[in-house]
Amino acid sequence: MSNEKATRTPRQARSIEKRRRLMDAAMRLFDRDGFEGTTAKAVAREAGVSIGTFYAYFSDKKELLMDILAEHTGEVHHLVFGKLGDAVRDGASGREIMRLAVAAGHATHWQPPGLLRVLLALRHTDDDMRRFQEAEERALLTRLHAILKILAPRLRVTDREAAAFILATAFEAVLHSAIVFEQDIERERLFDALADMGAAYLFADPD
Amino acid sequence: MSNEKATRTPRQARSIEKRRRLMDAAMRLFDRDGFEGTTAKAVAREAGVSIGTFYAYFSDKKELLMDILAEHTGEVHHLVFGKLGDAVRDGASGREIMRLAVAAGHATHWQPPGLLRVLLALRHTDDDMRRFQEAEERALLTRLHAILKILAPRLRVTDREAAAFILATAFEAVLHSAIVFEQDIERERLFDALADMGAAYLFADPD
DNA sequence: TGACAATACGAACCAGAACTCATATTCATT
DNA sequence: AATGAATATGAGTTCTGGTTCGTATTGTCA
Repeated sequence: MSNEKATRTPRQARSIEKRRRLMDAAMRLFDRDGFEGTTAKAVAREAGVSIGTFYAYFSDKKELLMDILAEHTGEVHHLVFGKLGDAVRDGASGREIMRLAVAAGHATHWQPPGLLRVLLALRHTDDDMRRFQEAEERALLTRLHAILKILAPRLRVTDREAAAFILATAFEAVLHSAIVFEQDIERERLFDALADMGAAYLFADPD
Repeated sequence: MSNEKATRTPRQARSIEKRRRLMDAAMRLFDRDGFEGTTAKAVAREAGVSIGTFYAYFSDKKELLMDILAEHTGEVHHLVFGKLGDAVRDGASGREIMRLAVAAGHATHWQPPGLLRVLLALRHTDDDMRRFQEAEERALLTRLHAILKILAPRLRVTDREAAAFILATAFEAVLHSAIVFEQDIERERLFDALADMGAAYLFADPD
């Protein structure tokens, strides 16, 4: 009765590299076949381990995905807002700031398009995933709002809170569809237009 | 051998009201439980018919959904662009035009949020659905582009094609998230800001 | 009303994926 | 080398939902 707790953690990194192998395999398959289209067995096979081992490390497919997600979260926002904050303090023009925002946003978004698609789909079908993404979104909005506050004297918008939301949503949507869907228009033109939109909307004098 | 084709159409409106019942039932359930969460059996039960009858009218769940979609498509764009075209010809201000666009876009978007969610999710997971929605999107862009062409002298943007895309994507994204996600900001404020964004971006002199 | 076709029914079947667990293997230790 | 614990295995079980098809019911027409 001394350590009855030992068995309460069935999944846990026994072997750190096996865990990695499973996560890498899952990323490849989720990217290629989607979430529903990927079975636990397939992930195990791709990783070169048995299905039993899969369940030793993850309680199910979704936990695996959430763990993958968690890995890539956080670093992203820090990077974007770090650069953005610097530019703002350096007195960059509105247009420069917006171009930076677009570039940063694009750079930090998921490269594997299929994986991004999985995330976008799951946010509408899975409650945990929705909560997770909403929390991320909220964090992003808070930081964006803070930046707008600093910029306040130079802005033409008055409702900064709404502006932050609109801008974040619009940027995200355009970046996503540039990654996920076939587009008639080349990325560069799209990104130029996006930056232009942000600048014209936010700033009294964009240049 | 005269009409060997007779049996090649297993599903077809034998009884028009039974078809309706099935579609209405499906809309309710898709809205409440999502697409994956709704079984063919449940739809049949909700409609008060047997599972066998279900398969007499629809070859599967997805065809049922596509039929529901097809019903609601088309009318929508006509409505929006009809009003918008009128306003443009009447020489309305940029801000007025944008407010109209927001209102029309909101009014014509799916009311049942769950159903909208189903559509948004499926566009990332189902190829047929993606193609369908892309075609719709393309049609919308063409019409929007035509309007921008008429407005050309009053615009500040130069790349009208990119502007149409950005605008459509941004409007859609904001409207969707207003419908589908819980929002900290009230709809009216959001819509005001959205119209303001469009006006400031597009027009040399919004008022 | 009898006979035939059209329509509706739902139990039974099938497929495929999640998850378990008794057995096998590996590894550290003495 | 022997022992025991940690780790890995994968055939087998369970569950769930899609789909079929033989039977029952209804409707029509002569």
